[in-house]
Amino acid sequence: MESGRLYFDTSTCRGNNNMNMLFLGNADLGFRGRSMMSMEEGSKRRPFFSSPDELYDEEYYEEQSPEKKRRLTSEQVHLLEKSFEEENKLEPERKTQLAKKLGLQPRQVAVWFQNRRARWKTKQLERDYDVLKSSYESLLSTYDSIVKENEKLKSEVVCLNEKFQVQGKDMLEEPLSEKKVDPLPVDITQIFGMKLDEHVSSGSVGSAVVDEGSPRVVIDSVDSYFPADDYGGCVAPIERVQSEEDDGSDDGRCCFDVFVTSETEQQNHEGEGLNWWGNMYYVA
DNA sequence: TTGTGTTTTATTGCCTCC
DNA sequence: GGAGGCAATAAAACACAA
Repeated sequence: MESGRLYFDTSTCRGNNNMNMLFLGNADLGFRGRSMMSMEEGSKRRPFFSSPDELYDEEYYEEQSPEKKRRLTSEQVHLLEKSFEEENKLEPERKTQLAKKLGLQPRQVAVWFQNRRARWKTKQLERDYDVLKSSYESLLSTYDSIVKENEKLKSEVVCLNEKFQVQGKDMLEEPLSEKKVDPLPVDITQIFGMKLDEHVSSGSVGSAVVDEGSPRVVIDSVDSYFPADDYGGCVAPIERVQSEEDDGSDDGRCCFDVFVTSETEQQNHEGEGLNWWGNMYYVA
């Protein structure tokens, strides 16, 4: 018995799926406009989905309304799924075997695999998206905590700077001949673009960025911030200076340089212009 | 029951490979 | 040029809330 699907000339019947699905011919993939038969012939052919038994039951075709699109049975789907798991591509021989086993047209099997691949691809994209999303969220969270830590350290520095300003003033009241004190080179708050009184309450001290003794803290967050000549060699230009606000190109890394000069250090290296200074980097 | 959203089956056109 | 894959799409079938 001949079985299959009738397809209309694709060039003339495009977009009319109902008409395309009305009849069955003997086409497989690659049918396009190549397996034509008359409507009279087609109207007597079997509908799309048939069980193996139905496949050879002529009466079936007369009782069924051929225009109905029907779903595959769960058994058919189960077998197709199993086959898809083994190999998601379908060689012609396998397709024929499967079709025979399931009582389907080889074209139906091919279409099922094609649609199944499309579904798999969609799911895979969703999975990939989820992975990327969680990775992004994790990075974002790390970045946020780094920014917060950075802000905290900055306010600590501001607080300390204020302390040292007061201390420096007291020292200036003593005869300069007895106590040699450099004035603060710069208002530290200008560096961060914030007002001092916004940060004096932070109260956290003991940052690792300062020396014990009586240090003077200078932080640079912009290029060539320090006029090195003005400070007796206490502060040297920093070659690579960077902060996360600099240019927005932090690429996940945040760093800034901290200069600490202490009287002790100055005395220890009198005339050498040596300073203790450290770099702080956070790598996400 | 019905409206609506989702899933499944199938078609079409385009592309690549041999 | 034929065969087959894929993306886009149509439409039937199904699920489900109101």
